Amino acid sequence: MNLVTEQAVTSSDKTFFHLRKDIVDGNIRAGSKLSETELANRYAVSRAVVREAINRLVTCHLVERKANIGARIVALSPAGLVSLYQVRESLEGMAARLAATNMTDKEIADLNALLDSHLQTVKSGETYYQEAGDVDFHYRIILGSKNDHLISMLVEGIYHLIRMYRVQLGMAGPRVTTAFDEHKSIVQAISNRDAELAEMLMRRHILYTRNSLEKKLLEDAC
Amino acid sequence: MNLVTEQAVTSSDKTFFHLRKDIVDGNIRAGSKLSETELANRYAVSRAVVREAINRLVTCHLVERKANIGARIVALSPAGLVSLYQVRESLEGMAARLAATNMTDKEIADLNALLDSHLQTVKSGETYYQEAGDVDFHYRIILGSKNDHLISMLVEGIYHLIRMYRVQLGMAGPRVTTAFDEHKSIVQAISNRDAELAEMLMRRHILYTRNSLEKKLLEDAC
DNA sequence: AATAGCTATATTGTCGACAAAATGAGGTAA
DNA sequence: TTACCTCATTTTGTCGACAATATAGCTATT
Repeated sequence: MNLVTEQAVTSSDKTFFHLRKDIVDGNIRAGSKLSETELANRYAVSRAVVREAINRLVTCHLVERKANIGARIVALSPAGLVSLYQVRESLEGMAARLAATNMTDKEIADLNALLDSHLQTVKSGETYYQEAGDVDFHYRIILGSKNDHLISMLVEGIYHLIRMYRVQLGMAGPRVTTAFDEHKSIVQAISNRDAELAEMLMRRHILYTRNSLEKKLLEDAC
Repeated sequence: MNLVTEQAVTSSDKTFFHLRKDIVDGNIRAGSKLSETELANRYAVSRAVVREAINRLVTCHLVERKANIGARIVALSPAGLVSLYQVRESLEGMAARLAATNMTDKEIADLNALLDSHLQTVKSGETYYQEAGDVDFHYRIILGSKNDHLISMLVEGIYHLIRMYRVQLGMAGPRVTTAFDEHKSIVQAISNRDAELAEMLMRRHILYTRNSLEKKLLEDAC
C-alpha cells in the first residue's frame, strides 16, 4: 500500500477506514466491544469483510482481539499513554534526525509553508487541531525520514492510536501556542540540517505533549 | 495474545506459525509468491484461514500484499537491512535501557544463566545459532523492558524479519564469539542497573551485527 | 516481426451457511 | 444464599461457492 495517500480499493479497505475514523474520533467509545454481525449489518457488508477490517485495527493497536471471544476497542489509560509515548519519543525522535538529512529542500520549504498556514489557525484562536495525514506536521516528518520500516511502524502502527489520545483528550489552553513554537524550532533545525538538534527538540516536544495529556487524563478520571 | 508463550488456539494460528517458520527458515524462498489456493491445499484448510494467516504475516513485515494481485514474501535487500536495523537499534537500545531499570533480580539471574548455557555452545565451536523465543537473548531483554507497546512492536512487528536475515545470511566466524562477549557486557550493565550504558552497548552490538550482515549480503550477491 | 486487442484461465475478493466455542439464564444441591 | 451444573442462545471460527479482477495466450492488423 502507498503510505502517503492511502486509498480504498477494496470493500474491506473502506470498512477499515470508516471504523478507524469512528474509533479515533470517539464515535464508538473506547473500551466497548465490536460485534462482527452488528458491524456487518451497519456497513452492509459480509462478516468476512468486517473480520478483515478488525484484524487491521488490531495491527494499529486500536483494537484487541481474543480468540473465540471477540474484539474490543482499547481503553485509554495512563499506563498505556506512558508506554506509547516512550516508544513514540524514540521513533519520532529518530524520524526527525533522519528527516534533517533526507528531506529534500522542496519538502522542507513545503513544511515551512504548512507551518505558516497553521500559524493563521493559531492566531485566530482556534484549537490547532491536527487533522490526519498530510496536513499533519508529525506525519510529514515521519515521511521525511525516508526509512520504510520506520514509516510503516509509525503510520500503520501507532500513528492513529496517538491521534486517538490527542483527539479524545483534546488539547487547548496555553499548550496550543507552545506546541506551535516547538514545531517551528524543529523545522528550523531541519532546515539547518542539524540532525542531532532536530532529534532532541522532537523528543522534548513529545515529552511535553505527553505530560500535558497525562494531566488531562488524570483530571478526566476525577 | 500472550506475548511470552504464543500458543496456537485456532486453526489460523497454526497456519500462521507454520508459514512464518517456513519463511524465516527459508523453506519458502524469499521473494516468491504465496498462492492462497495452493497453501490452502498444502495445509488442508480453507482459503479464509490462509488469508488470515497471510494478513498476519503482512503485519510482521514478512510478506507484502497488493489488492487483487496477491502476496509475496519480502526480498532480503541491503536497503531493507539498513532501514530495518536503524529501527532495531533505536528500539532495542530503548529496550535495554528500560530493562536495566525494570527487570527483576530473578530475571537478571536467569538471563545470566542463559548466557552461561550459551557459553557451552560457543566453546564447543557450534554456530551460536539463536532459536526463536525465550531462549533468545534479545527476546528476554525486550520482554524485560516491561513496555507493552515496545514489546508488541518488536515481537509481533519486526522480530521475525530480523531472525529471517540472521538465519538466511548465516552467522559464523569470529563474529560468533565477539557477539557473545557483547551480550555478556550488556547483561553486566543491566546487572549494575546502568541504564545508559546498557542502551549504548546494545546499540553498538546491533550496529556491529548489521555491518556483519551487510557484508554477508553483498558477498552473496556476487 | 511487433503490437494491440480479445478471450480463456487463474487468482483474489466477497458472500451466506454451517461448526465450534463462549455466554447467560434457570434450576438444583450444599 | 451460594456455588455449580445444564441447556438454550449468541458469537466467533471455518468452509465451499460465486463474483470481480488480473494474467497469459492467441489472433489480427500494421
